[in-house]
Amino acid sequence: METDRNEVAPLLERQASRLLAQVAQMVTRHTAAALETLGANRNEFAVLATLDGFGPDSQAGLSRRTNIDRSDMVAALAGLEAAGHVVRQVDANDRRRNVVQLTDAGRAHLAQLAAALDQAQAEAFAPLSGSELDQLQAMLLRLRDRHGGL
Amino acid sequence: METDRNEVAPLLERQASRLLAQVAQMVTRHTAAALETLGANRNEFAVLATLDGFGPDSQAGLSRRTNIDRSDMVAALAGLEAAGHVVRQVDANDRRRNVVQLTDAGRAHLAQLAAALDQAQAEAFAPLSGSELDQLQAMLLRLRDRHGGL
DNA sequence: CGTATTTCAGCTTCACTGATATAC
DNA sequence: CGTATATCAGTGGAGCTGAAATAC
Repeated sequence: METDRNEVAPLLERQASRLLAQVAQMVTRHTAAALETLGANRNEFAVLATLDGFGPDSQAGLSRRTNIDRSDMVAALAGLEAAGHVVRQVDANDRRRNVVQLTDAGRAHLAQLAAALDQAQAEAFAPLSGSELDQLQAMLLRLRDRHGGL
Repeated sequence: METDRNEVAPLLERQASRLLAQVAQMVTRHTAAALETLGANRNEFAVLATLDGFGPDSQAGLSRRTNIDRSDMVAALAGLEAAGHVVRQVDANDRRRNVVQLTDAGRAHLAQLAAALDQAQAEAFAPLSGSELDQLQAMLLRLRDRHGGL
């Protein structure tokens, strides 16, 4: 082993996009691991949180709100339903739709996941002070919203 | 279509990790597209920039410096060599190693890529002022370095 | 008819693992 | 012998596409 220092080439060091991707990967991994110990993944958490926040919805509606692809939503809901965390039933008013609903078990599960995520996130962002984290979040929100259409 | 608003469930809204991942994906996509118009990808740029910054190196050395997996390095270098941007030759002092070296064409290519990336990045981070971008970068660096071992 | 919903099958890219041959 | 290097084959997740069946 000869080269293992942390120096980065000048041209690379200037790439905020690369840095952003690296940090996002680290943080994502950390939070995904926390969810995985509870048998869940990020999509499932997003679905549960959205059902909790907005009430029952169709799969297509959930896809739009969570930005999860309709195709991946099928898989996420299959897992959640098998675990008894949600129930799906055909909408009587529009029989194309499945109305997805949180169960009590799902709500309890969500509480566990949220607690685990809060902790994992506190760890991941530990190097930042509270106000710095607020600043970071505000900047990220502006990047997401203003530049929403890529 | 019934649900298409941008509201996000409270539990999701608090997940800075999710926001970070979303923004990283957007920015990565934007910069990757810029590179792709020039026939390159992020790994290839990282390799060229590292060779430019540190001079010739073995594939394993490049892997360590760029954090690109040894396996993906093979593919990146194969592309770069086929394009004439780098040359590989067995190290006479240690015949396990390939010494990878930038060519003049590779250096010219790198200049083009860097210019394209700078522009793409300016667009991606346009909503932020210069000092805000500096703040963001500083925070990301701290997250990467202090929390380097996940 | 066109459109929306759900589902399935498959693709691409990315990060990574495992095994191999070779050389130190 | 153990370790490092380069290479290849393959895995697994994530994001996405296309087409089908069904219902509006």
